[in-house]
Amino acid sequence: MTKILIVDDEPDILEFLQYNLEKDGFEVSVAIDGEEGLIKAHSTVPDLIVLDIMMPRMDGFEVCKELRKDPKFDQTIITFLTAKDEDYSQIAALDLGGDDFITKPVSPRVFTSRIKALLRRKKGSDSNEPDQIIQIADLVIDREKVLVTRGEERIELAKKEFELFCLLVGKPGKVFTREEIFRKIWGTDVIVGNRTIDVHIRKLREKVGSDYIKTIKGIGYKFEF
Amino acid sequence: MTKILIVDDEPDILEFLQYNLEKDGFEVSVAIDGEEGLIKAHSTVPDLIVLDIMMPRMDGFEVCKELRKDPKFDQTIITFLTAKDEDYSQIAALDLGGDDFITKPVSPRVFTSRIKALLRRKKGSDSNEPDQIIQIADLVIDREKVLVTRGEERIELAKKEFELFCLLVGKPGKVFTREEIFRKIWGTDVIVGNRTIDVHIRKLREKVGSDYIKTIKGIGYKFEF
DNA sequence: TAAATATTTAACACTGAGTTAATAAATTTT
DNA sequence: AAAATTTATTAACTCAGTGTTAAATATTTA
Repeated sequence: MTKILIVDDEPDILEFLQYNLEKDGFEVSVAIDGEEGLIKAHSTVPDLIVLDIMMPRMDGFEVCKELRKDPKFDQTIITFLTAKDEDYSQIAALDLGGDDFITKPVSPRVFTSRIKALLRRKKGSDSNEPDQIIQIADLVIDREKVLVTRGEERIELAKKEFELFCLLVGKPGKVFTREEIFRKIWGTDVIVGNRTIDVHIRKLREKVGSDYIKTIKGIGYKFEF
Repeated sequence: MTKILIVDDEPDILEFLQYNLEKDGFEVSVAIDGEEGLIKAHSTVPDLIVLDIMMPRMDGFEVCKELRKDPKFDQTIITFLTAKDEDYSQIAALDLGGDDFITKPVSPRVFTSRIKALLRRKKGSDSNEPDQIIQIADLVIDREKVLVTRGEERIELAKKEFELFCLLVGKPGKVFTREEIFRKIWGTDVIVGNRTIDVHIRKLREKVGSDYIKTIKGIGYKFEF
């Protein structure tokens, strides 16, 4: 049974979302503010948490930051709910460990379909799908064999290098912020210096060729071909 | 469900407008003066607020100014309602963060069609697309890829340029004052010289073409096509 | 255990995005 | 039409953000 926790200070929205998700067979719990949200999160350990950003006392960002400190929630998807349309504060939100951003107002259909998409994404990421081989540009990336091949040439990457490369290749074109990369490769509890990514990026470029990984200054890196 | 708040000190008008909007399926709340308007705005967070200008105690302009301080209402459309002979400059209203100006007396047909037009404009701007792609004119703006494309041509924008462009494109036609732009791109704590925006606008025009961004002298800039 | 390899740190070089400042041009006000 | 105000343009400057390298740790392998 997939458990979902919704945290929002507006009872109407809470009820609305709860109703729609339960209709689709999810086990839904709700909280009316950030603090209650944290408590319920710890007691139920949901698969997915919907967090309103604007809330009294403790806003969604803070709740997210707290949750991300606890490895118990490493596998928990967090999505923000907001009435705002800010471009780069979205990146700030993703930096904090959010997985998605849903803008209010949202129709029940769109809402539940996004929730399901997120859950699918997660399931896909930690199960043994046969889809372990990615072919992109002139590269073949085999996750199972932990091997990158270009034509006949085998490119041997170290573990961290490979993880980093897979992350970038996983969404070609998408810009990953440094924070995002740290979170997804190193996790939330490990802290490493801020030149570490550069060094790995450099080695990757050295090994796979310098044309694939592009720097977006002030934002992050992306894979492109 | 689209929520609309009407604030006007004349009960007749209130009832008249409420009746007509509810007939068209909107969720309407009303307030008899500015202060009540603010309170109801905070409790319901409407999608659109109709504000009469001439009101006792707190006029429409003041209400608008208050609302615009709160990011909660960034996505809320505000339209002013004014008698034909009141000579308030529309510019002042738009400067305060208003989106439109409706002159009394107005026929129900015209009124609801204006409201619907405003809501359409908004819906286009904050799409809930999972991939954050905006298509406008001959441009494609991909927030995730931090990339603007015109036809086959890729237009590479720097971070600030991209943010600024996204802001303007987010509400096509809306005039953003310099203050507004500073607030939303630089934030309230950073202080930069007052020619900085011009330079960024110039670079944007250089890169995306000079026809899209229009200067409204004495007010600000807008995206148009 | 030592050797080999992977990862991180630290120190410094470099680049260009972002800003400023100065001047020109456009527009509005007087 | 002159003065004042606002915006455009240009070029120079600065420093935050990256790149690079080598040396120090950590981890794996022999």
